[in-house]
Amino acid sequence: MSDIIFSGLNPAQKQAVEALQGPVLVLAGAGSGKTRVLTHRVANLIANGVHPSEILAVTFTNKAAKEMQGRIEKILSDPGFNSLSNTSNPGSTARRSPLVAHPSIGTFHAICVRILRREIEHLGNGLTREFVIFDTQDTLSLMKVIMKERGINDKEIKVKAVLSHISGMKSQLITPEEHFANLNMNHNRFAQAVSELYPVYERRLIEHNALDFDDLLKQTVEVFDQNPEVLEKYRQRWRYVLVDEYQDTNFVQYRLIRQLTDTHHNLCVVGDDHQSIYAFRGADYRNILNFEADFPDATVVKLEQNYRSSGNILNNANQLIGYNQTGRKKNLWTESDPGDPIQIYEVFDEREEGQHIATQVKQLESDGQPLSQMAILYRMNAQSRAIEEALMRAQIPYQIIGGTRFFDRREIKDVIAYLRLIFNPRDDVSFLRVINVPSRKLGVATLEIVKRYSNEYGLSLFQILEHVDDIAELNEGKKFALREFREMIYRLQDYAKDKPISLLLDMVVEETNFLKWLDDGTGEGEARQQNVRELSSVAGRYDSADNSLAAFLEGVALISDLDRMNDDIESITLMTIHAAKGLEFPTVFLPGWEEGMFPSSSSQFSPEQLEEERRLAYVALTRAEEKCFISHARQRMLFGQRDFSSPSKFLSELNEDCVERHTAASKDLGFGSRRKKVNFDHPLLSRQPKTKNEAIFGIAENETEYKSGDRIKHAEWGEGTIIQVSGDVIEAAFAGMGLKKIVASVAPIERI
DNA sequence: AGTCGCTAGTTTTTT
DNA sequence: ACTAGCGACT
Repeated sequence: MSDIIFSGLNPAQKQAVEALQGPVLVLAGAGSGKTRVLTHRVANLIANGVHPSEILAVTFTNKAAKEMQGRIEKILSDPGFNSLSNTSNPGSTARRSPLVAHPSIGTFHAICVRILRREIEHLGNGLTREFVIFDTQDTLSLMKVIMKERGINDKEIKVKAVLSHISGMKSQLITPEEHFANLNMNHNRFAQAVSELYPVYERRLIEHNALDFDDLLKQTVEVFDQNPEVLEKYRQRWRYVLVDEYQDTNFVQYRLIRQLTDTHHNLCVVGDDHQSIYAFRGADYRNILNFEADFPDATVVKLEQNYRSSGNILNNANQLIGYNQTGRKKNLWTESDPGDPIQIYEVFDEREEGQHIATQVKQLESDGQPLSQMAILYRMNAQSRAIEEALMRAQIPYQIIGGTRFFDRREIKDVIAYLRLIFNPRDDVSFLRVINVPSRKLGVATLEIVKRYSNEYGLSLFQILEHVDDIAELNEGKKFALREFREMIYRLQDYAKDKPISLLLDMVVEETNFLKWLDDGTGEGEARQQNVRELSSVAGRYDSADNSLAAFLEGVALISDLDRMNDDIESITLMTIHAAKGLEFPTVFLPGWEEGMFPSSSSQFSPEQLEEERRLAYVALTRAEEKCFISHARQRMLFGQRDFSSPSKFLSELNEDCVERHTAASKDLGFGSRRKKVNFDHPLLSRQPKTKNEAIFGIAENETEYKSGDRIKHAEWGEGTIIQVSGDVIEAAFAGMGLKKIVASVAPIERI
């Protein structure tokens, strides 16, 4: 009768889905059907009479939350499931579709926001339910201001370092007082500064009615600690709790889960200590290793059958992770065929590596594999450049995840800052961001005066504008500009009361003349305008929400780049291995397996960090379903330095029977063999070699064989004539397109 | 107020 | 090598 819930599950998965009561630990190896277990378990809970609203499922990313939501809805809306839940739950009527009542599914942060919007005023510290969320940039500018006020030199004491230290403490629930008490005689200037800044920073956040990301979790735990009756309410509401990627939890997240489940113990955590790759941001995989100690009566289920990768790929991954001392031994196995061995290529340098990948991609594509089934996963974003150039040259469409995020772009943050100020006039950080954007001729001098009054009267900067006429130091021009700004914000606030967010956003853009301000005649300005328009369409998705302004701001604060990944476009995906966790691709390319690169040089002296790198390599390998190409270069340009590199130690930890090694390096490192012809007649090239390697190997960057008068063909613009060449930059005239500047080494051009 | 040039900092990143 | 961010200059 319970076909829909149990069909297609293996015995271990079935056990995890069936054990509904009490603590359950699911150790889920890579590709072992973890999400399947989670979703079917939720369905089984509901089938057994648990009301959807009594279930809480917590994830780390929006993407994971969304996926789980979608899959649960799919099961629950299945006709087979509905008849099932009606028979086993006689109280429900046929009309009560499970879609009406949702389980609570969300990221730690999103769940905490939801709790805090109702409960934060219990803290009685001045924070109201209209609080705003400060992202990394906001906290950065707040901390800069604080340090400046206190005369702490941000050259000597790095703002970012201070914040990351504070963040670490907050996620360990260490208060400023505790940190201060821990300062010992050996304290250095940095620790000293942190102990001075931490309490001020905390106070300032409250004054701004703002919470940073750590606060979302920390303040929730605090509300629960201080108000047992509030905690009790949530314990009774969420009688069943599930946590995904449990190995990635940090201390405050662990505390929160314990708080929520300590009376009923109906907690199911799913994770894989071998895939713990976020120690650097506070994740502690010991949380998953300690689960049985925390809950001695826990049911432990190991999911060891892998449904994702071919035998050879899995063998390599298993053998590699076996080199780690810590972690539970697991034995991932598969019924799949061995498939292709992992292909390991030695190449000359990063340029040739890119070329090599591009060639393989082309080959696979012509063999009929869509680009969307391939991914290139690297250790760090800086590696993408050489690969991008090669892909561009080969005219292979690609999509990059990571780098500068859409919502971190300046123009996007500016527009959002307006919305935040409209929503919360106490938000000084947003005020300062927009007060002179677009320019209102309000400079530092004017703002200093406003700030002084703000400090003196304990009012926010915007509130001071209400009394702008009483400020004697301001001349009529400045008063006028400030009044205009104030009235505009008032108008927009009025507008926000009954208009959906997308209209409000359009109004902001119009009132501020924002698009005009962005138009600087360059392509970059155009791109910025386009970004603002895209934001408007993103906003449209929140229009139907209850309080669409609040919903939008919250969504924007908690959104990430991964959420914008587009599966529809036929293109190959480039991203870091970290970003690829949880994803899978039929074909995976893994460039840069060299000592110092992967494993990263920072793990050189730390066995713990080396193990984390190895787990990362494990994650990388287990993303691949059928084909896996690893490459390592003999020399690589990194941080402006060309260095020799040796193959990653991870390459020697693979299973020799399941790999094939190739040397693709077209050139040897021998002197002379790589000497390239450089045209020293050209005024720009007739100069001394700049780098040692250039001198030794004759490697000249920006080397181009194009000269003015040459005819070229551009993939997009058609045929054209080169007008001018400066280094790698070519200026060419294209029929009907006019003059275009292109970068020879990168652009999709060929000589005709 | 906006542009120009110098400097520092570049693992990984969610929220 | 590259870039973002800041201080100095025009």
